[in-house]
Amino acid sequence: MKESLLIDNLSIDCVIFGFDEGKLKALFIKRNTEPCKGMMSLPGGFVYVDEDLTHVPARRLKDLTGLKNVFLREVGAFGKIDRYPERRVITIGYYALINSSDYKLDVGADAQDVRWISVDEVPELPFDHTEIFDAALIKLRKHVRYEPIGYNLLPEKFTITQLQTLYEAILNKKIDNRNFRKKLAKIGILKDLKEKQKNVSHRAANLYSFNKKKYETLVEKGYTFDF
Amino acid sequence: MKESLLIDNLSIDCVIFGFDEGKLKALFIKRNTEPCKGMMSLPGGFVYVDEDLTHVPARRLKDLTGLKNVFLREVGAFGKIDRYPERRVITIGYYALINSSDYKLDVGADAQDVRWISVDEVPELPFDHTEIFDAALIKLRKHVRYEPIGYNLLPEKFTITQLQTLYEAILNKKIDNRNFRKKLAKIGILKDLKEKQKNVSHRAANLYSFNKKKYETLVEKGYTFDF
DNA sequence: TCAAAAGTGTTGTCGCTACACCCATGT
DNA sequence: ACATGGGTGTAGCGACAACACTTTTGA
Repeated sequence: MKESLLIDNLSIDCVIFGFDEGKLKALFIKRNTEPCKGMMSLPGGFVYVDEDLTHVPARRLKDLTGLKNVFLREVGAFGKIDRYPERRVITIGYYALINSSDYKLDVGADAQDVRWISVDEVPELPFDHTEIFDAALIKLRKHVRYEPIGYNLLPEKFTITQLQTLYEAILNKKIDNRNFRKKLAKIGILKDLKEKQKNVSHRAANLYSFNKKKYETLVEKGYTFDF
Repeated sequence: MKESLLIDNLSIDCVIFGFDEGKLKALFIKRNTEPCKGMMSLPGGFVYVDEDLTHVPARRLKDLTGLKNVFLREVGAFGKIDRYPERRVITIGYYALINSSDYKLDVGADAQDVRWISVDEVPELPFDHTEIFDAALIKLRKHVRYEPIGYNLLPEKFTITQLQTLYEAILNKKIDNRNFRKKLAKIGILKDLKEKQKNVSHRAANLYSFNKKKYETLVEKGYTFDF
């Protein structure tokens, strides 16, 4: 990115979801500048004049986690007059889904400044970040019903149980295991890798990967994925 | 609105849908300033520094049609670098649903500058307005499946046939009349006004109004309205 | 009495829900 | 052999799709 001007009244904020220890979590960073220095907040950033808007969250994700080609969705625009204390700033909210095993937090210098927090333990946030976060979570819950995007939160190879636990965490309810498997089998978006887990102290589960082609066909047809 | 500064790099654009002559239409205005003077375009506007973002489309709607409390939904942010030719402007797209019998176009001086155009006859548009328009139509089609928002396009009192024609126009397909009525009866979002049409040269249809309470309950439950 | 739109029921199919037990593996 | 999670089938019910004729009204 070459040196260029930031547009100072337009920012983005990003809710980065991850799935770890059977829980849906989001990534927060501790603000190291005023205003609200010291509070945990959503990672955000400003737009360069010569940068596409959609590039901004992608760039921030890369800076923060090193990840590229992250799944990103727009949450919406947030533009109340006083949402930012110092001047008028309108922000576009996004959410990202990342596989948190691709991004284990550094235990180095900055470790205490970046944290995964379970979505039901999110602390008070600065500005309107609580509103943005809530909107993101609502959108995510809505979107997983209509598109099987959840796999973005899992490693390349995963088990059906992992996928189910994920859906249970997102939707915050128990799902019947047999029905879950049946439905997956019917829609056929999983590729059986004919591989098993290793080194687990119980029956080894089959591993699957995600079939994007099939997924796209289904989304076009307006399929719904209710569990 | 008192005199105050416009934020010159942030605008809104609005796709205003109406339903007339059995067709889904959108409102376009002829640009009377450069750039792209003379082309039909989406009505848009800039944000005042002391004005909430969501107020902008509402204000524009009011200016343009005289209507207040219009149903508005955000379509998304559009922020390609060169989307606007003269300087960097990021725009937030909205769509509005209005009852076009509340707003019959003036046949006065400005008449040729504002036009309802059927959604499948939309001409070439300036900037990225085609992209915004397409996104709005896609969102509308998606939204009517999950929320019975269509009634916003109809007068206060309407017949089931009108509602059906509307859905057919939005979804662009024929719907079975008996199944449509059955489904409506089951979900119970219509209030039977025990009134009939007048002065029609055929059997007078029953009039209904919309039951918002019920609607809200249903939306919370995540009901889907497939036809 | 004709034209034009309103309104009404039934049947078959498909998909969802609910529900309990055996299997494979490591310790 | 036991503990742990993996993986499987069926029956009943409710929702949806397909389908054609009678009713009301004004002209």
